[in-house]
Amino acid sequence: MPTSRHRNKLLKIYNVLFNHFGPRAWWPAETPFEVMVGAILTQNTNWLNVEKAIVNLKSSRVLRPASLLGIGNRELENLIKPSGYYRQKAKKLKAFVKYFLRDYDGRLGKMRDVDGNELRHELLQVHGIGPETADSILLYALDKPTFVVDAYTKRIGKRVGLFKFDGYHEIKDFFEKNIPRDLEMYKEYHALLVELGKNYCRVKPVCLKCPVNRLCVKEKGRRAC
DNA sequence: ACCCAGGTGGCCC
DNA sequence: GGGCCACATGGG
Repeated sequence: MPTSRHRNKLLKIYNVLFNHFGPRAWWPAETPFEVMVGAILTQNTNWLNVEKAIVNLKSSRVLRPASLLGIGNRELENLIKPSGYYRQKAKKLKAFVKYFLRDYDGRLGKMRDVDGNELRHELLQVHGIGPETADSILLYALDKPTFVVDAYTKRIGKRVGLFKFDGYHEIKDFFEKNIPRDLEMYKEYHALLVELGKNYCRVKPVCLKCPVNRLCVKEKGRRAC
């Protein structure tokens, strides 16, 4: 299938979503460090639960690298408990913060100076950081143009017939090859897909008023969503 | 009482 | 190198 066809469909979906939802102003956080923490806490977790955990971290005044490393595992676990998987995530946060302090002195600017591909490779070595978390941190905390793929991206992409494959990097490459390599567009596109997914494109396709409904593929004569 | 949510690491074969 | 499974809370 010619690339221009994919390109046109991707831009069409983007335009439909942007016109429907407007700019999303993502990632929802006050600081880049908060983005990093949120990216770990939101793994397979409802964002409302993550917000509760972040509120706890803020009111305890430990949402800083040195403090997160300084407090005990038990205390950290209790603070982030609402976000689920709290024992796992406490370990993951510590592992990330340890890396951030050791390699970059906990300085964002120092980290931003490094090449994006190199950073991505580093992040993937850190316990608890997989491809999506790495890309979220790169894109939304460090302003590195890398496309973030999540469960919504996969689900929506399949329903609208963009692709049939399921692998993270296949899908990431698909987007990156077919849309302009533009930081703001990458940020906006992922945010719009999440907005669509949260509101309409759920596991059970019952989204009659879905803004991309007319773009969805047909199955047995009906649209997939 | 289910089902779902902005994944990842550790097994097993 | 892919296919399971544990991890855990809160909302619909």
